[in-house]
Amino acid sequence: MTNLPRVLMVAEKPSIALSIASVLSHGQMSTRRGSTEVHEFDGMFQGFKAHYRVTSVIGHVFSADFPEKYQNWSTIDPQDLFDAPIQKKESNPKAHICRHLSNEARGCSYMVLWLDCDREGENICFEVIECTGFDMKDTKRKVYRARFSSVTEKDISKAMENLAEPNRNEALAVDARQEIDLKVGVAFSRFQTSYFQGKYQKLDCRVISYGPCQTPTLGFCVQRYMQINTFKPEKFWALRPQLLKDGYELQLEWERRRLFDLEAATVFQKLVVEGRTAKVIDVSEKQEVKGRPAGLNTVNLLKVASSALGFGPQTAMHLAERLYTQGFISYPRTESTAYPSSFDFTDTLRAQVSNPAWGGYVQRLLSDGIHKPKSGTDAGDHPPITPMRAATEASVGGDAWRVYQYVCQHFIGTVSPNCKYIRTKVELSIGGETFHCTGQRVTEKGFTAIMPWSAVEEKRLPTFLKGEKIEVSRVELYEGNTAPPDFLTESELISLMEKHGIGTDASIPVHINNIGERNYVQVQSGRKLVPTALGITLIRGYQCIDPDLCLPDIRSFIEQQITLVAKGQADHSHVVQHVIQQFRRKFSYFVQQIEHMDALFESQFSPQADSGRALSKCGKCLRYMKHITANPPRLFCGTCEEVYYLPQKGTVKLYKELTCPLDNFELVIYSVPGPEGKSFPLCPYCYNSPPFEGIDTLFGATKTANASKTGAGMPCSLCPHPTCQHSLRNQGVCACPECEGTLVLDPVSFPKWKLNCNLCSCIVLLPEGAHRIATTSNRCPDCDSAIIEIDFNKKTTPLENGATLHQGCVLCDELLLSLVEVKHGRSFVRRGGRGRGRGRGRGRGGRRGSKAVDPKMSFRDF
DNA sequence: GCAAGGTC
Repeated sequence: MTNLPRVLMVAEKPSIALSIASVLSHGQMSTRRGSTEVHEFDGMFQGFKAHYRVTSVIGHVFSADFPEKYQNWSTIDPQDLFDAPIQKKESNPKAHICRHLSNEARGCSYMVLWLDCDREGENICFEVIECTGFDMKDTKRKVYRARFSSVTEKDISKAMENLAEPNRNEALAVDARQEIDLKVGVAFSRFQTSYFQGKYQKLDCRVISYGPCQTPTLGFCVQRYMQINTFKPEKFWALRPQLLKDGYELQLEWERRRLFDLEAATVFQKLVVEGRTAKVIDVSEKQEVKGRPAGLNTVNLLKVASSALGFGPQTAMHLAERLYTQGFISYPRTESTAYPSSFDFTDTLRAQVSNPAWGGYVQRLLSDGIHKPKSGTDAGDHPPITPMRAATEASVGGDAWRVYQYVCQHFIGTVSPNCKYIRTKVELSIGGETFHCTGQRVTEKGFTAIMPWSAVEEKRLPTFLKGEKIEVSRVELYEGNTAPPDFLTESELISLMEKHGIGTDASIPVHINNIGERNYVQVQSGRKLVPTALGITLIRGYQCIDPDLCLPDIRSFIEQQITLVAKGQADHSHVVQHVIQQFRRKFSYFVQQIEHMDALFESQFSPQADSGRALSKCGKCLRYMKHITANPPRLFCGTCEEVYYLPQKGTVKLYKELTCPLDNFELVIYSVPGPEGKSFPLCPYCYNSPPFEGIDTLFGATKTANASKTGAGMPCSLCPHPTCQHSLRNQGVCACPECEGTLVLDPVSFPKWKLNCNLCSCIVLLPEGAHRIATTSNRCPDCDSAIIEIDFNKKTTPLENGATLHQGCVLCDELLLSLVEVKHGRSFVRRGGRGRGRGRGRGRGGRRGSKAVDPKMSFRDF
């Protein structure tokens, strides 16, 4: 037993502990097993001889969780989770890391923290301090932080000479993130799961989770799905003249690329056909460079693994980790694409000389001299992913071999020459229109020799001379259709996640895996992510209630808030309280509005979901919507994933394929059957979202569909649209004798023509059997009612001499007044000066001030 | 049964 002062050093993972100990002991250390290995040696520490113990944790020692009593789903209201206390629990209790650290710290006078130099590492520093019983304030048992940018001898020695203190604020920022993610994720997940699970037969899932990373990740997939589903192809035309020259058959590209107007395209086609010869206007040659890649980081490895090797991110990481633990490649979790200045390229390359596939190339590279890699970005974590030693397919196994091969080829590519090629562009004029063709000739393959998939395509052209004329052999007018994008590929998703800061290099594969495992998306051929009905319904539900919930901004918002803590610009508990308060409000608004999401679930997962019949066309995607008659009756657009409620009780039919001028939705006729029944047209979209501000209060309607599933909406008989022939403005006839409403012509009441009040049950019967009754744009000079025109039946016309056509005011015209009959009304007399709902006293008032408060608390308003 | 972040 040594009497030297003891120094405990702790790294984030066993491999780093080993590297540090090897460097500092110059390989002269003893190693013993424990929860993690402990390396011991004697050396100098701050000018004194000391005994070192170097060990590690395995990532986070603790993770945040709720206390036991909050784990019960049936007794805890998810809302209460926002106010619940948070406990730190050991992440991996079986590993006994905390006990291990406590044991190893015994008798140590100093501790040096070698955790990764990022926020998470800073947080783990304090976890280690807690386990070891060291105290930051204790001046005798001091705690130091080593700051290193790579695990190289140079950086490790430099860090030892510049020991600092761990950064409490950065650690607190991570604590804040943990608490926010836990409370928000668990509250929403439990609520959604409890609400929907078991409610619908066709909904088969263990849990319906929500998370500020996984949900926006799913959102990206569904966004693309919706783009595809609502895509409207457009026809286009392109002129494609062909030339024959020196044995080459060339198709020329049109300067106008394509036109969406056939007539215009035909005009140009005629010009070009008549032009007959192509005149060379310009020939240009340009030396182009395709640059070698920067160092390989995790995200780029994952993208290539998915798009070129066919491995999902989770699998790719497993394979890379195995190669790493076996010593074939460097640490595979890194954001950096810049090599450290001390990186030994020659040594790394030499290890590849023996490779049968690229050994020769590497040998030549070494003798010709390697190229300085692109500068790339240094995230301060680990060096780019590189090969460490030679491997063979037999030594690592098929799948890992393919990953290893890529890592090697990419690495060799980064120190290879750029690819150079000459691009030739020939511009030609035919009949006044400009066309071109391009050729490419590679002069130096450079890195593309080792990365053949990024090779520049060779395209040979015959020699053209400026001013030269060539006969056009053929002019094709190509007809094409614009096409929707394809489903999101995993590789594209990774790019989007990286761009929006969703997840980290280590967690991106986990989130993608999650949305697959939970059955929100399926991976199809080509590693395309196709959302399932459940995934689509969830995202559409958030979009209907509170779109923030599935947008990537939700993550940026949390990141931005905790960064304030990390920088010491805001207090940890203040920030947590503030953010939790926003989410508390978002949560209660979500709970309150859940029936909007429920409507989508019902349309998708209830037994009735299959029974709906196509009724009318959606104005957005122009596809038929399903009419679901089960209560509450509604239309469901499966393309837009949107529900439109209909009035209850009555029947609904398509209204002659007429459409609403405001939104292009096909109108339907709603009818209450029976002798006292009535009918009126409605636009499914306007009915649910009245287009005119204040319309819901203007006509005394109590609720709109926005407020309730079954609420009264705005049919055409309440619509003030000035020119639509179905609106109140144009179908309204006169004031209702019974109420504040207006009598509106029932357009489908032939042969028992009638006027219906748009608010109460008052009905006025018009002359039965008339061929046609319609409103006119004229108004009665006495009472401002609409003049109506009646085309009587020849046999029953009350007009003299067998005349059939008559115009008049139902209130003032003697003949008409004698022919009409009021049902459900006291009398039918003129009431002073009121017309058909036009220019009434109550103007277009505001919305009762309801706009001032946004219960969802949009992040944009912070 | 629930999040996201480390790491094996």
